[in-house]
Amino acid sequence: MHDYDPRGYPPFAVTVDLAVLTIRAGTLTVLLVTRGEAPALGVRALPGGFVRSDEDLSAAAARELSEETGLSVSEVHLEQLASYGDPGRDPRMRVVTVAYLALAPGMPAPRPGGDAAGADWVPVTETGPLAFDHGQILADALERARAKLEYTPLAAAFCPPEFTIAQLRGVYETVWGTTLDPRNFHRKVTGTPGFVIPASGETAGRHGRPAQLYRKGPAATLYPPLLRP
Amino acid sequence: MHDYDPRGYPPFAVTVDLAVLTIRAGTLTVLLVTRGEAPALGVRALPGGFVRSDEDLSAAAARELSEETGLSVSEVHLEQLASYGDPGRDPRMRVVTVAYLALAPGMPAPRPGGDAAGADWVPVTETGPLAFDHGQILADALERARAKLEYTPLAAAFCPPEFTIAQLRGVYETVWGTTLDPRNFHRKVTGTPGFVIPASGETAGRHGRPAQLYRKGPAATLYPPLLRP
DNA sequence: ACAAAAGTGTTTTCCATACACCCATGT
DNA sequence: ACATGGGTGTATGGAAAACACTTTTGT
Repeated sequence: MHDYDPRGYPPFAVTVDLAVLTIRAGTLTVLLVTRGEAPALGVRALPGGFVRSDEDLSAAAARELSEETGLSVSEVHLEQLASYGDPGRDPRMRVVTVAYLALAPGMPAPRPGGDAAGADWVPVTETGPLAFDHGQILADALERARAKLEYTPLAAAFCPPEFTIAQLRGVYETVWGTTLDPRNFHRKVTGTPGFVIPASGETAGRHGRPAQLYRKGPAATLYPPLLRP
Repeated sequence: MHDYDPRGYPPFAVTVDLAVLTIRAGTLTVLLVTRGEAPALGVRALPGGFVRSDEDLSAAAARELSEETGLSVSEVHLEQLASYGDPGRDPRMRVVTVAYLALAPGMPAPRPGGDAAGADWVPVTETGPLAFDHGQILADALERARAKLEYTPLAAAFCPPEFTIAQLRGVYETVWGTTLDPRNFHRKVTGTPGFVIPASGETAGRHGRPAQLYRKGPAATLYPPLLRP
């Protein structure tokens, strides 16, 4: 039947789960919490929680993100990833979760902040088994992030508002686990109209020649795409 | 809070909605039902229905697809699109819907089949306003389908098991609303390993020279992609 | 014979790759 | 002076766009 019947529908719990990725010390890391109760007590899981009865899915994701990291959506790229609703994914009840992917700039504070005790940044290669189906959600999130770097300016979401081309290149190299030719990357990125725009500002040399600072440009896609080698 | 509390969570109804696309007489069409009850009585909507308490989301989508069209998942490409959960999207209650995109080959039978009365194939340019947020869902489905033609062998999902290169090109031209160079398209498609494989079979000429028949190949992606002109 | 559609060959142009080279700063 | 990293110029190869041309059928 295609019509909604207001009576007698099966009740579900709906949650949002967040795969929050950031780069810390040249490593791609994900925000994980350690569960304080059964099931999977002591096992790590993605942060998340129930959708409230009066809020949109994206609002719930933004609220959870703020609670867990103290970051607002203006500072973080947040997009819906996919939904997961296997009947057995939570042994206690029927839960459908809407997973979101969040990309945050590397933060100077070493702690994830927020009110969630036991939250921590973990390299994506060292998470170990996760609770529920969160391992699958994280795998999907990583693949989404890696794929979108190819044809969108998403890498800038991992950088502070002003960044150098080398920093941006470092994002690609960290997320993809490859190396890229600095010269060609520079030309590709600066040569695509609207991808990055030069910041009025200066440079920030540490060892070699100072580098020009850039901001994220208005372009929504990168065409032709930048390929994973 | 990130932990699930088995007690006191807000109850939701969870539905699946289907954007079933096919090509009929050179026109991209979508399967729509006419609502037989309030709200939006008499307004067209995407087919869909409640997820049962013991089935996975993808199973619910496959079941609804079968009920509405008589097609099985082995004949149709079915993938999750996105979830929509605005608190006001259904005026009666809180409903979160998981939308699926289905691509079906053009079917000889002019009726959509199945047990849903009032279901019909409608050109995507002539749907008029749809119930709830189904207009947005359809727009997202179209964009997804158009984008995935570029870098996946998805166009074959609109074709019967054996097809000619010209038929496949017609899919691209219909979905994108453009024209493509037949010669270059032919070389691109046949020159990409695993994209299409020649069918043992013959040809099926109607007016001009008979064409070679092909089947969908094992390749999952098309690289480099085929670009929308 | 002619039209119509399938399929091939050729040229041009663009872009990614690779890498030589110059620039600007810290030590 | 020299090391280190930022940025530019240039040659090469491969693929896409454009289009002339041959092949094979129906009328």
